[in-house]
Amino acid sequence: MELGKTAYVILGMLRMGKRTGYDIKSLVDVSTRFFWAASYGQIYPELKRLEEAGLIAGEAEATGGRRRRAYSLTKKGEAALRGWLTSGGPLHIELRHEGVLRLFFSDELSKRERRALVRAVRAEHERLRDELAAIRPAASDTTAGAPLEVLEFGIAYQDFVIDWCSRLEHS
Amino acid sequence: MELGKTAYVILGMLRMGKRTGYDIKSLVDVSTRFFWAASYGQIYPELKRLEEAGLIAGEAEATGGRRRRAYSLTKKGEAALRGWLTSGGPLHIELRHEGVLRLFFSDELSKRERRALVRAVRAEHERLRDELAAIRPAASDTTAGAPLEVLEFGIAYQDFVIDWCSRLEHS
DNA sequence: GGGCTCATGTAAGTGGTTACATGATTAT
DNA sequence: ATAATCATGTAACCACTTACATGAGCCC
Repeated sequence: MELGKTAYVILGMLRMGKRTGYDIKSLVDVSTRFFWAASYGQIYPELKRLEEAGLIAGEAEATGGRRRRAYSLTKKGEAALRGWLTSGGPLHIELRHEGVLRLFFSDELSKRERRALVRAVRAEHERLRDELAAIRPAASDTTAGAPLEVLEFGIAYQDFVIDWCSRLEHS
Repeated sequence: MELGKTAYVILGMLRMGKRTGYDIKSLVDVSTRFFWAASYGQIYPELKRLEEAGLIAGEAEATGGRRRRAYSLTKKGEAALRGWLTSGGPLHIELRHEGVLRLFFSDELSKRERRALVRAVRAEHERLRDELAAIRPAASDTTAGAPLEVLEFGIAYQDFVIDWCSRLEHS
């Protein structure tokens, strides 16, 4: 009964309280998405599997007409989450960065072209940093601890890449 | 005839000279792999497709018994590579980092457990940095320009994450 | 009435990994 | 001799994305 990493994203989100698939997706989009994204196409089927496996419990909330199914963590689910968090297993770390890839092959370009490419990479990371910075105010109100620390790290990481780009541009 | 990014990895590697699929894989494993990995299962089929499309030309080199097929870039392939390098299209940037993900959900852990997790993340990035550092001597002999700059960036990036982990550990 | 948000799903496709099969050549 | 490296491939599988379909409730 090996779980995929995205299953743990769901378990982790449910630990904070009862949530629908829609809720989870919304949360992911303003938090883990920057280092672990998830789409509806993953979330809904995974919720079914996790319920079948007894790690979460769904409850239909008939609020009038609109159907919604909110899930909560079971004991078993909590244990699974904890087990994953504390297991010493290898950490899946994967980066796919087309900007750096292009830069790697950029020796055949002219200086102008190369500089344009670096600028494009920088612009992308500035966009990312702005997105993260926009989340911060709301996050520092409602959240604290680890999620906020990770958010700060995300911003610092974007700044690090932006700095590297700036140095490349002026050399 | 939209090409996947991995196709451009192949084109980029072939621009440096005639190469077999095996050669390309070996090169990827000591260079782009850290920001764009590729496996045989992708490379060999992609080589066939690129040849059919006329972007590369394969030549069977009968060196006695061992069969090998070395490819080189065609004019069309060079143009495609250049086009990709200079196109302003959106840059695919994706990170999947299980370490940061665990940290994000680490609030329920004890201080000891959390620290152990941070240490594990740091260890992983130290391993990565060592791998990159091991490549450097050979790279700075044979290579120069962009690939070397990207390698230096990779090392600096690992150091950045390692530093963040260290700060987390001692707080 | 119209547009936005809440809400749930699925089908088709993509991009990629893993594991295996095969065999020649070279180094120890 | 035998282990490592060179070399080519494929089949099965996996994780994930995209696009679509559907519909209720809420605000202007």
